[in-house]
Amino acid sequence: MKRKKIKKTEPNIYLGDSKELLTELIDNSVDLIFTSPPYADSRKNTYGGIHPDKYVEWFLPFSSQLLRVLKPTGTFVLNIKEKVVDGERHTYVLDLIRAMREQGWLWTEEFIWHKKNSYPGKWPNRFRDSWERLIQFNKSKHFNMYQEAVMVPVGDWAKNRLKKLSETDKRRDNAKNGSGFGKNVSNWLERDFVYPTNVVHLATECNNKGHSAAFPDELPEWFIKLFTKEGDVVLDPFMGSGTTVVVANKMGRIGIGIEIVNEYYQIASKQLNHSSFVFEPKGKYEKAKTPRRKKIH
Amino acid sequence: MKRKKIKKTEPNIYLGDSKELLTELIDNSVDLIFTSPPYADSRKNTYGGIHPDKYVEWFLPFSSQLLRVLKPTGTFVLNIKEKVVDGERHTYVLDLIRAMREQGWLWTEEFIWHKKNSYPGKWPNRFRDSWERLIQFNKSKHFNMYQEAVMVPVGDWAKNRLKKLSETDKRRDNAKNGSGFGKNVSNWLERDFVYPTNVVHLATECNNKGHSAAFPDELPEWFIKLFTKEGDVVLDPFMGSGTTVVVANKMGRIGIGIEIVNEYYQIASKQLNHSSFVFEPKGKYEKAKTPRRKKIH
DNA sequence: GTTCCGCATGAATCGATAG
DNA sequence: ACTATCGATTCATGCGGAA
Repeated sequence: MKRKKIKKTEPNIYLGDSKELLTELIDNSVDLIFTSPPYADSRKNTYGGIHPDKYVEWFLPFSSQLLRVLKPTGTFVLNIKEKVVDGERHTYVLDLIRAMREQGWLWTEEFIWHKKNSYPGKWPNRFRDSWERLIQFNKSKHFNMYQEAVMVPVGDWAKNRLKKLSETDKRRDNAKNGSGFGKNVSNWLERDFVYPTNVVHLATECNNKGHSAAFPDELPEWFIKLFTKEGDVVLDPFMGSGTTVVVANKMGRIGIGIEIVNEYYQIASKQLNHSSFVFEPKGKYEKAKTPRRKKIH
Repeated sequence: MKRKKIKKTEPNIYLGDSKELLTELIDNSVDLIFTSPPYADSRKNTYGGIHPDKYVEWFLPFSSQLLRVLKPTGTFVLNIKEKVVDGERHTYVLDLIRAMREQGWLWTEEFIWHKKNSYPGKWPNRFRDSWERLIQFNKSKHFNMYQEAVMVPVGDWAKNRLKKLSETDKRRDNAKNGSGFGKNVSNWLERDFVYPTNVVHLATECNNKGHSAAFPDELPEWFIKLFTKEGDVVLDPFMGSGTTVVVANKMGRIGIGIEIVNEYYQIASKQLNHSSFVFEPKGKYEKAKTPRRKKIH
């Protein structure tokens, strides 16, 4: 019986080469592309590894298709970081930006993912690399951006505002609405939130075992909030273990994923079938599911 | 009498065009170049502003000289950020990296300066820009790097370790060694410091120093610690109000600065003459100066 | 002497208006 | 059409004055 339900909500993920499978997607149909393609010369045993000097040439056929399927109001966020080759940062990411602009993309912005806990390590002439590029491309200057969805508390929120409340204030107001936040806090929610910056400060923790380069849920979540609304289509042409698609579905978006390595595809499939229960519509299940749904928002 | 002493320690700053003045510096004489050139099309009323499309062409004559004067073991740290032009990030910084590599530079690393307080503003399609590039170039793969000089306390040092000490613990141990730190703290100094990452998280300078684009002292300080030792030569060919040179001198390095705008040169000159007292060697002055020296370290 | 509040001030960017 | 100028927007910081 559960099986039946799973099938009904079966996610849109595909096993195969994005270069070919993307051609089957119709023009101007995707609201957000969020992906982290295989890095140059890495993950050799799985993807084979693309030589840094050939990286741009390798990537352009994909980005050509992505340009076609993206809506004019849509956004492409590319998570990538150049590798150190022979003691130098290789320039393939810079070259890729140039080549994609020639292909017709607009290089709108470059966000920084500042990794809170990067992998420890020490080299004689180099520190730990604790940031990655999140390069934003668009088809046109007028793209959708829902800035209010990612607002954050003001900088001194914890330091000053919270301190001013007496303990009794906090307890009394908590008791009133049972939300865990006092009414004063509710006021802050209305007033004292500000827009974030182009630096996203998140931990690297990822619960996806089996895939070597998974990012934390919060990373796609932030960009999905920012660039899509419910019901929109989110595409990850290098799905890996499926983080982007899972998160998109959890957020009420339509996640589409493509992965060429069967092992990763299976992991993604398993994750998605598990998580799809949470979004089963129309309350056909027992009430016990409600808190799980809540967890999403 | 004081005047005499000032003259003795008069700093190496020059008023004029770096393109010309740099030719007078001898080959392979500089250990660190740390500079923040005028950004494209900015500071119109002072520098005249360089058009983004002409920026690379404008900069290469400078970097050519810098390549000559830098020691083979030296490092060039370039603080720069591309401007938004017509809704898109302009590519002149990426182009500059490419051009400088063709000139013979190695693009070793890119540090991120994550600005705590970025310029405010709100736009329909863009967040506040709160990071800048600190691009590291070298002449050879074997450059000097003193990593131990910039080690930082482990992340939870202030929050947890220090808090765990009872007040009596602190007082008792302070009394024992009179160092101002308890013995437990001494242990932490030995053990619980780690190497930093390639993200530097600092606030921008807020107080008006008369120069519109001053970075905080901590920024050059960090790189001077990392790439030079005492007595080394630090060059800033776009000195501005002199932050880099002042900090270098304070740290016992030999700071050299060049500035083309007289107004900024005068500010730098004033700052340097004031701060040079602090480093007067050999204790020729009354003891009262000691606390000022202390302030530096 | 402290702590706290109010205020001015930026390496900016967009969109409208004016020449 | 294309460039130049201007107003509106926004928030972390450090200063000075007040309690």
